Amino acid sequence: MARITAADRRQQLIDAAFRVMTRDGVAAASTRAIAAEASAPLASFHYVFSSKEELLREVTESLVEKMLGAAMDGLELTGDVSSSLRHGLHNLWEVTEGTAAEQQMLFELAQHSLRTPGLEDLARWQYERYFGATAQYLEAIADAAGVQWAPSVKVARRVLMSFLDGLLFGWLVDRNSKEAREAIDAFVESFATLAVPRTIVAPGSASADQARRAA
Amino acid sequence: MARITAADRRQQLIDAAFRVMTRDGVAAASTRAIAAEASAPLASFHYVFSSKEELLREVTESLVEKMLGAAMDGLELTGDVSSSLRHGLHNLWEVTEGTAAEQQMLFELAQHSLRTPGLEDLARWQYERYFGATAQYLEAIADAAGVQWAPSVKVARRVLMSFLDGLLFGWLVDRNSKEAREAIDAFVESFATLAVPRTIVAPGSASADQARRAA
DNA sequence: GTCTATAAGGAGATAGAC
DNA sequence: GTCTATCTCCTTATAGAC
Repeated sequence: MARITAADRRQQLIDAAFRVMTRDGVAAASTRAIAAEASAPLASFHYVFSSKEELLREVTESLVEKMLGAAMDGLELTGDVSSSLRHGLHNLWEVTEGTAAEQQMLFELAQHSLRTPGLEDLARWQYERYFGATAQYLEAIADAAGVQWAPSVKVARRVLMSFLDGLLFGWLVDRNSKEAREAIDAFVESFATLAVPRTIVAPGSASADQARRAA
Repeated sequence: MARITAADRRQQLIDAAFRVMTRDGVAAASTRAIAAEASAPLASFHYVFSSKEELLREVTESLVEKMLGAAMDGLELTGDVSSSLRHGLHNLWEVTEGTAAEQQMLFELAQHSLRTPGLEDLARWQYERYFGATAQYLEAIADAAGVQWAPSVKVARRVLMSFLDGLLFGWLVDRNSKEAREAIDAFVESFATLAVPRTIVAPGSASADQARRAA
């Protein structure tokens, strides 16, 4: 009889968990439901995972990295801040609407992590990855256009990330795609005013320190 | 023996549900946990509520209205769009950080409603209330300053609501209050550029229609 | 009219048969 | 090395004793 290896079983269960969570939600993804989805006996779950928490960590980490990869893909740069942002965010929004189930799952995973003792760091890691990727994107735009972000990249990325995350959550509720797209255009127009000409600062000065911290 | 009336029992259970959900999360608020918190026998739950869904609707509706009332309270208007927004949003943020548990509970309620068959309309109602209140606020600012929102109040309120909702979710994860406040300042500065001079339009013209729709 | 006791089923985790 | 069968505890809901 062709037995399955532990590594293969592990991957089967991760894939099954992913399907159950996108289809029925994170709360519905019991070890039983996951094992059934994978056509695996229930005991095989605890044979390859020490606990459900271990599976949640793997699923979260791989989905976050996958979505960040997909999101960063369509972000082309032109010399102009406004048009870079506009094209980049509309591209991102296409990906987002096309992966609605995964997006909802990511929200649920973050919320679940926040409430589960021992899992709080996972939600924090997830959002640090988001914030890091957003900062990277804004830096790239600023470099291409020869500008800098006011008052700092740190603050600008929080403004952008907050808008996008909130836009997504609101859209998951009301699915108003038209208004979401119009909101992106209006946001880009106003947000671009935070891109200001680069100031040349003397090394070691207070504003040089500030510029370094901001980067 | 002084027996309790059904109406009193109902209110006791609602209050208890509120305490359990703010303390332990919506997912932890089982009928047992709620009844225990209210020091009531478990069966009294289904004596006054036909189902758990009925309780969730009551809890959600009363909390949304309560938070909207608290949020709208500190929103003073000056003649200037930027300073009105800045003071208003910082005031709102004070309330928000001071009611973190309730805010997290509202996210959880919305997410739970979205995933629960028969409860989807509750999440939609919740966000319609948010969007309605935000539009009202933006209208009041525009009236006080004698300006209008571009491209429309509908779109501007979605930009503002998205930013605030996303800022809140991000803060619930990383609790970075300093960055959140700085993000509000940066956002206000850029968002205020969507307030433009009012155009006087001939009644019945295409742009008059547009202005009416926008209102 | 109120609540004890129980039904009916789902959860995570594991002992021990094979 | 794999999985059947079970343990313990949890859930919503209700029958029926008082």
